[in-house]
Amino acid sequence: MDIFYGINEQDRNALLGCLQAVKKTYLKGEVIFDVGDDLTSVGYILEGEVQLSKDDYDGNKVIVSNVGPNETFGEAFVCAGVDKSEVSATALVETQILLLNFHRILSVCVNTCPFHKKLIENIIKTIATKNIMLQKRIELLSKKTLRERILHFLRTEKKKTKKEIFEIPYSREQMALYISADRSALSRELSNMKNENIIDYDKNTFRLK
Amino acid sequence: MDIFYGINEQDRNALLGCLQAVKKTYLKGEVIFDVGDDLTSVGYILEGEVQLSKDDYDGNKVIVSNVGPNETFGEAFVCAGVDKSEVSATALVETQILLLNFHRILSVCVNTCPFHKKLIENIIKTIATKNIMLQKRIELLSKKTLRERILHFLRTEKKKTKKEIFEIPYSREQMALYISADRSALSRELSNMKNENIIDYDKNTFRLK
DNA sequence: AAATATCTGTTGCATGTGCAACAAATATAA
DNA sequence: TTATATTTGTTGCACATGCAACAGATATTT
Repeated sequence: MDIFYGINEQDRNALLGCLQAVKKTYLKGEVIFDVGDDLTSVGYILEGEVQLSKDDYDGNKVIVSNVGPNETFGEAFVCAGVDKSEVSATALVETQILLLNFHRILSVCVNTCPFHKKLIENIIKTIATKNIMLQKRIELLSKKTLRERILHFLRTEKKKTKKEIFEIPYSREQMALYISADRSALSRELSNMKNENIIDYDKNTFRLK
Repeated sequence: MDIFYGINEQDRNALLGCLQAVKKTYLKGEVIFDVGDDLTSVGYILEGEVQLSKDDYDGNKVIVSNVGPNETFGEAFVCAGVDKSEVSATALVETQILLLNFHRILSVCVNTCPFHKKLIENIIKTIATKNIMLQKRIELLSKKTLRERILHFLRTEKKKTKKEIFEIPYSREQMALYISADRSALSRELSNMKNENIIDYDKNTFRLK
């Protein structure tokens, strides 16, 4: 969700001033901020893609999420009052972002004008929506068998498209990552399910029976 | 987190009026709202405990979370603009709640007075904090082996208490539920880890080595 | 078109873990 | 205390799935 949704050009420019927006460009692979960095600004992506990740205890990289144009990142930490980042943000391609001073919005300028109100509504909606998405992913990851995870995943994707035959916007590898399974195990189980006539698929087009 | 944190008695009463607060009491086991119910209000628990759950595709009950005094529930849906509940809320014990009309806060009375501002800050902080918690649980559930989940869980608990020897506020069954594992498998793996001298524990008191 | 890289499917193997059934330990009630 | 209920640990078994290694398919580059 776009935090500037429903705010016109003019109001938006006023807002950007108030938020002390700073435009920055990062090259592919460049680190925007790292774990432990001070975090007072929120990133708003104008162009490109950013990956949020962290290293776990054993040094393995854990991908938290990928974020694209018109989306924000880091807002959960800032809004929760966490001032050091617990993840790192890296540009996956050449990326333009705006750094926004969220504290200004949240604790200074609330009572000024209608588009401020709109912005706050949008921010709340953004975080709340993310909340629901996270909740759903937890539900999926709570399934104990790979097959259950796959079915849960496919049902959700089907619901999104509202079609009997639907496409999923993930490669096998991405899908495996999302449901936290081994890629080859995923391929195998999809095969099994096709043989057992539970699902049918070709490439990224699926059908549930 | 309490959405009324830092708001004094008097302001709070004014707010409750504005939020069209309605006090309700539910008996143990009583359903507060069900999946699919219209959702315009957010619950604020004065006393008791509420369980949020839903039934999955196969009819198994999935526990989303338990919520206690001074906490809210349903706010993510309302704030995200989802008007039908995707979970059901049940009183685990006799419970008193306030039903608050959140739409009033979010889209009507923003620009009035300082404690409104505070309330909104609190709401944002509440949702954002929940966000981070959910994110952490996903990280845990993304671990592929039970042992990794256990270690992740214990490290997190240790960090909370900041002690070498720490207690966890979960029964074995609750712990198993949280890390989405079989209870007996959890017991077994804890035993293994103790034998391998990776951890030590007695009841709910643990030590990592 | 040829060469190369990336993605996807297949298979053997080892083992981790859910499940069930029961025993032991602990907590609660009578 | 004794009786009962609840929680926790133990074990055998079956099997699901991670892992590794490879082959085939598809996409990209030269």
